[in-house]
Amino acid sequence: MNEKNHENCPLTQALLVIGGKWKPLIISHLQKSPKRFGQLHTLIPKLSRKVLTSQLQELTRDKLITRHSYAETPPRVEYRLTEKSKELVPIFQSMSKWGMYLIDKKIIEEREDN
Amino acid sequence: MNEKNHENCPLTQALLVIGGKWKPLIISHLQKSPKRFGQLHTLIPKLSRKVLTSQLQELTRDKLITRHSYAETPPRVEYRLTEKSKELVPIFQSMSKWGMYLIDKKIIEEREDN
DNA sequence: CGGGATCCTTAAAGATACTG
DNA sequence: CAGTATCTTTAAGGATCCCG
Repeated sequence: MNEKNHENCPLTQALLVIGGKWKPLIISHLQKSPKRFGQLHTLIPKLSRKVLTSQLQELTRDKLITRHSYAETPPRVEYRLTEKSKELVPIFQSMSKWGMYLIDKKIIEEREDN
Repeated sequence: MNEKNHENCPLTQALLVIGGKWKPLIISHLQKSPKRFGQLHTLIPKLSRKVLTSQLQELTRDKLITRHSYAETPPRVEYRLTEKSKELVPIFQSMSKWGMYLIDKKIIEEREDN
């Protein structure tokens, strides 16, 4: 890590972009194929439409996903990963694998996240 | 009980534990050697003492760090990683490496973090 | 030195209604 | 369908003082 200037710490920078509690989940859901807004909402029901919108906008702004809007009726909007965010997929897979231990050990159990 | 199957998603579980925006940073700083409360506060000055306290308590509760208190005057308290959280270190290193591209490309630039 | 206990200020998230 | 707009509520975080 960079102990001199935390503003230049790459991990801090990365966390600014993917540190949101939903973003890794969104990215991993997009890994296999593009998804529509409603699909993502179904996949992550605890994520409200409003928050999903903001997270997608931030990810788009930061070039981690691209937004593809099709002029159909009803409208269709797809989100897909960029090359750069695809590099994150194995990282989240490792995290996911690590997370299995939490389930086994029931570390979480009753916690109210929400 | 309830069958919210996303609760069984290992990535979701992992994010519950390390998804806080400071926790990966704290864990990375502890990777080489144990650190004292004050050291961590110096290393991450933007993290207030109160929030640092809460983050350390949560990490301790979730068995990602251990707290070692020495009966000295002035008191000394050290935090160190557990075996399980040491497995996270390479993951955060990958994230850190990935984060360098953000700095290069100046993706972040002006953003109201704080 | 390493916290805990309060109080207080905002930023984030929820609920609901509406639109191209 | 995929969002906006607006209002309300919650909770994260800061400031301050205290204590073993």
